[in-house]
Amino acid sequence: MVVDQVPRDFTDEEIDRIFGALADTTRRDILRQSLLGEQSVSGLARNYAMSFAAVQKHVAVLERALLVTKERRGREQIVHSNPAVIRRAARLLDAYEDLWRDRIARIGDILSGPPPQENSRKDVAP
Amino acid sequence: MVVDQVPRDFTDEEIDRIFGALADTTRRDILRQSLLGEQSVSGLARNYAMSFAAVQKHVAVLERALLVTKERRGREQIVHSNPAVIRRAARLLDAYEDLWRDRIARIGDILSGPPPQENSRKDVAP
DNA sequence: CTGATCTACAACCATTTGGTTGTATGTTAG
DNA sequence: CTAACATACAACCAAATGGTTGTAGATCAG
Repeated sequence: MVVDQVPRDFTDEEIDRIFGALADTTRRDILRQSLLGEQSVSGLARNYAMSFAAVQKHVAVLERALLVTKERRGREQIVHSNPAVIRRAARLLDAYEDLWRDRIARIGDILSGPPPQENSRKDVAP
Repeated sequence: MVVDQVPRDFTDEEIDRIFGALADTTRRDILRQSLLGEQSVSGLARNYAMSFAAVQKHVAVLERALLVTKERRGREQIVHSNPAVIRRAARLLDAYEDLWRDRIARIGDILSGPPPQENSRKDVAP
């Protein structure tokens, strides 16, 4: 059962953890693997030239960032991706880009002169 | 003049640096500030409860991640944002999400039975 | 039951990170 | 010219990161 997939807005600390988790090539690859299909931690670990414990730690970082969840199945721990969080991170970056776009649009307005439909004079007779 | 805005594909190290730079609340705010309007490093620094040198370091991290550039103007160093890199990071996350979407679409295909237009038998007479 | 497998976690280590202070250098204002 | 300002950079420190090995507990196969 999937609970709490995209609940509230992220806190600054959560965004820190999300981008921090994405700032490592191995972790991005683990995320990619888990998006392509659920796998056990040991199954994932076999793909990388590092110890099982190291991969385990990387999965834990992704988990604290809410990018993946783990579900125990017998003696294995299955890693599920959480694409909703990835999507929200992408939208967050879009929002940053929009800030810039809006600024450029405003500059464009200034350069092309005040639009005639706007009346900002204070001394207009009623 | 703006050069090399969105040249080649990013290397893994560059993507590490981009997400790493975004993984800090102060740096995201500096980025936001510079998207809203160019500012000097010292102008930016006045917004934060830390030393000028600390802010200088944060700007340097954003710069190594290609998210901002600096341009010297007199005795000041003006920080320009590079929205193209932000945009490419967002598209990168979209691509991860697409991996998942494609997988889900394939699972849907399996559940609804093989589509009749696909012929995968090996023993078809010519 | 026994042995192999999967996971968890602790302890340790080297490097990086995020902050500080201090010093030096260039630039502008007056 | 001189003083104030903006920057650069080095040295230092504590904490986090990314890796290792080792130990121990569950669970499954035979």
